[in-house]
Amino acid sequence: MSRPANPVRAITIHDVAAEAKVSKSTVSLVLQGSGLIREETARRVREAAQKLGYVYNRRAAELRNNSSRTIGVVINDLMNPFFAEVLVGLERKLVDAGYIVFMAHTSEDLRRQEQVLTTMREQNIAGFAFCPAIGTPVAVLKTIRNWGIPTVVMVRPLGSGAYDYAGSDNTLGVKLAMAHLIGRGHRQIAFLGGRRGPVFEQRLAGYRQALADAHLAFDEALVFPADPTRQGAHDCTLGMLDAHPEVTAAACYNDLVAFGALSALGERGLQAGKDFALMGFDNVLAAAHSNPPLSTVDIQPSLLGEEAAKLLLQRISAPDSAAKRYIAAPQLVLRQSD
Amino acid sequence: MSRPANPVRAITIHDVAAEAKVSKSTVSLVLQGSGLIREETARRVREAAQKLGYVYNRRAAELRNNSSRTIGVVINDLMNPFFAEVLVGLERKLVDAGYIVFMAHTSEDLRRQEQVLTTMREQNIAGFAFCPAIGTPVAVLKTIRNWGIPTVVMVRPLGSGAYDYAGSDNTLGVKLAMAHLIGRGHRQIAFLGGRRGPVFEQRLAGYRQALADAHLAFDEALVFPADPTRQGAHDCTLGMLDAHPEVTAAACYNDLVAFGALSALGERGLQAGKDFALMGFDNVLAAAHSNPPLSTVDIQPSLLGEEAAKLLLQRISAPDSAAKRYIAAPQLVLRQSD
DNA sequence: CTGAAAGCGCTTACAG
DNA sequence: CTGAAAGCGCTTACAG
Repeated sequence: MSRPANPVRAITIHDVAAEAKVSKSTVSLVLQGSGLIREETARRVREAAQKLGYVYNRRAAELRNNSSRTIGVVINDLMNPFFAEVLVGLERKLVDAGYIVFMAHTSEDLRRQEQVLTTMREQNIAGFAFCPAIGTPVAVLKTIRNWGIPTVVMVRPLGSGAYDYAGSDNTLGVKLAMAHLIGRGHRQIAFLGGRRGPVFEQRLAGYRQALADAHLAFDEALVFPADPTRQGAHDCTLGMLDAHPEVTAAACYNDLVAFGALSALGERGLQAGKDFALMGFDNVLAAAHSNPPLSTVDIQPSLLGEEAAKLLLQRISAPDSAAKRYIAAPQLVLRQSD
Repeated sequence: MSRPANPVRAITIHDVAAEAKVSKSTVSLVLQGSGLIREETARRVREAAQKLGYVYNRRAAELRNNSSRTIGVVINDLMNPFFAEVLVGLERKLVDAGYIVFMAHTSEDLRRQEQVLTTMREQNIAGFAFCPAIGTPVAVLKTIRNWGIPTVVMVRPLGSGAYDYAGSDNTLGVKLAMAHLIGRGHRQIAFLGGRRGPVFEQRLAGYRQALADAHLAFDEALVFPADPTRQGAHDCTLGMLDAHPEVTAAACYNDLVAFGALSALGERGLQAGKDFALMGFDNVLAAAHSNPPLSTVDIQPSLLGEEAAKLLLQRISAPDSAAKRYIAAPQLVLRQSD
């Protein structure tokens, strides 16, 4: 009745075949639901499989078929809820499509990233969903493509070539946030947090454009790069408050930065939305329930993940089609921090 | 020079062997770094592999060896940063040990959980790191064990049998938090948020014990179960504030709940740490930079993930050893919300 | 030091 | 409708 706790060798179709007194081929066929097998035989096979506790060995089948239903996803910063949400959307879509995901976390470590990319490749994955670590050389994209593995790049662009990409309109997003702040009468507005890189540059461009549109001068001293973590943003906000008391508002690199700023403000007895205006970016779940709730730029993180999955799935089924991109259209969501 | 973008059929050791004018066996040996092969031959083989763009097919090797270096991890609520942190610690340890992880997210959906468990099993994983969805029948643990797959259960206990488990001392943790609150003079203390289940009961027990220790009466009306999300906690806190103005403090089911409560408090113009005392549970990264920073019970989430990995790794290398558990010792960390 | 052969668990033409 | 055979990409005794 009960299976042995740790079978020395797995039950295979061979065993099932013997039990059901048919050939391996027949077993394989009924397992695949082929209509070729007479129902009575099929039943016998299924019963035998059941009885023996047979487990289908998909890896063996995939080897034989030269196929693969696994996707490698590499993420660099799961501690940022934005990426966690992207991952959730991505994973859901992928398993709904019958795939299973290898997940690796790089912590922005290029060495580790290279290692996991290689390992996944050796595992014969059907595709990559790749969110490159900061500082990833553009060349790795070419390398991956030479491997012949369908790939969608997420969030952070990687060079200017044609490749499937799911991201957001960063420039427009920050521009929207800035226009709102300017419209509210703010004139001394900081750009807070974030590490230099393609996304940073895009968002900073939005900051500059909004300033220019309003005929306001751009002041380099008002951009404060920092580790895109709560701690980094917290410290950096404190520094800004001290050095630039004239600043009354900030567009943040992302929500995480805004959360750090929120805590720094609180520490100084300042209330966001009253004493200082703050705009985030991403619209992470937590933004709706920070204290106060964060006004931000919504790019629908988990939808972004789903769209990335779609792009990848399309690429897999049509390897030679033209590169596509999904660019989330940013949407202002005004809560109480602005 | 450059590889074809999408090779019809992968290069195999057979091709490498032909190129290097040796046998497949020799190629296999040098790939494994066997000292059996003369250095000059080995070099020739490596060059041939390099030249042809050969990729080792680990799945084929593992099939042949009847081995596996992949671990299945199933997580149910990545939107809760606690689980994201556990996952990060777990994954890191596992890849450091030479494994690669299949990750599946269930969103507390039992059907999906069953599905991913089965899929992973068919992928021939070496072990499971399993955080059961709420409502998981105890029987699935037995099922998994009958499959003969080493498994560590994380965070949520699953029945009373002997199994490897990584979790925290929930009762003691809440007891600590409550003792602190009581020590500060609070007498009407709520237990806020969380869905009924084993973890909930353990934490609630801590709440009751602390009350009893201080000769305070337990009042069922002061426990407020709710969805363990910011939104759920937010709404529930509002309701509590209205219905029980006499309450001056709350021990929260976890940090996420505390964050929701923080935002509800803010909405009512109340300041945590001054007008109301709040204690969280978990000590998620975000707790250090909420507004105000959250006082909480530290159970070191990412360490918990690492310890779960260790337990699993030990189980894999010693399948018949006695069941072990890692129970994180809770530590009070006092910031400003209490 | 290297090669020929068998086999991991499966699938897929091809016969019959 | 079912079986025998070859083969997916690898490894591992076993010869020599």
